[in-house]
Amino acid sequence: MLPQAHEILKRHSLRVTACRQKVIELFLEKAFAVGQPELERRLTQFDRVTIYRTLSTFMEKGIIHQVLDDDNSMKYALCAEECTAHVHQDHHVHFKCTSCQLIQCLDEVEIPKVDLPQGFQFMSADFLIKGVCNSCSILA
Amino acid sequence: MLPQAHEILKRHSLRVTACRQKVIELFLEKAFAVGQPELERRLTQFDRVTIYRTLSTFMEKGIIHQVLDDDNSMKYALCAEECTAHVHQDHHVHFKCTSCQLIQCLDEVEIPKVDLPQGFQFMSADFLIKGVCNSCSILA
DNA sequence: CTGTGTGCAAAGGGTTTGCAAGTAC
DNA sequence: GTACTTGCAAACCCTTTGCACACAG
Repeated sequence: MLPQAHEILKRHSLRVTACRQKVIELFLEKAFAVGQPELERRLTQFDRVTIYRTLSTFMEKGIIHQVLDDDNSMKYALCAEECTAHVHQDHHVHFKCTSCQLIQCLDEVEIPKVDLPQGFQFMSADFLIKGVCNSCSILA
Repeated sequence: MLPQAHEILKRHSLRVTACRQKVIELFLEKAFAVGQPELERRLTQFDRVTIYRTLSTFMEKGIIHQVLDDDNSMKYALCAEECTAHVHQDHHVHFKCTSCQLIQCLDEVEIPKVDLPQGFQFMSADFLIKGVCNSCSILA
């Protein structure tokens, strides 16, 4: 068990349970966005519903953020430290590789500002770029 | 029946059927992205499966394009004229209003270019901006 | 007439809810 | 001990597939 998982739960005033620790550990290991189905496949010792509720709790607490996928499935990734409950600061671009299908956060690429038409108020944005990732373009 | 629906089907070498015409008409009337569930509610005379297949056909032909929604549902909107099969040119931003929940295409707002890290190749992008739309900000 | 489109039935997958038993603190 | 978590069962919704019938051209 990584000590980090325990610490993250404590920091967000959450009870330390086996499922929550394992889910966080899996997010820490994987650099890519993960959906519930994959978590369920990897963490067979926990009930499907428990994983859904764990993700839901983590969203509320600002431990993870949503990653839009264009295949109509919801994925999640760990938030940067400064995310707090209900105020997600994931102002970065997400990249989906059309070769390996993996989605990763490009933390260093900020979502650019755009000029909206008169009367539109900006609140937040999801930016999903599709293409070939660095690993796959080397292999090609 | 709007003459435009018939024309659009002909232009894409598709047979003119009642369902296809009605679906296109509904897209023409609505300025917002629509999903299968709403189409099914509005077009009760057609089978659910037929609507799914109609959307699928229209996607292939480039009549409509996908609009990502952050509630994990897939929506669609009419393509601009220059869309052709498999080469969607919807290089515009989508806007989801957090008040009325409607998603619209901001055709005049182009998706900005971003600098990707070394080794990443850009192909396409989905940009969903959330905020308050012009109609709702007037009412507020 | 012929190939395409539709309706129906059924199945598959993701997600949510209610409730009772279990557990962190 | 108490409030929070979990597991199980079931339900719900969206989407896809197979097959026979209907229809556009």
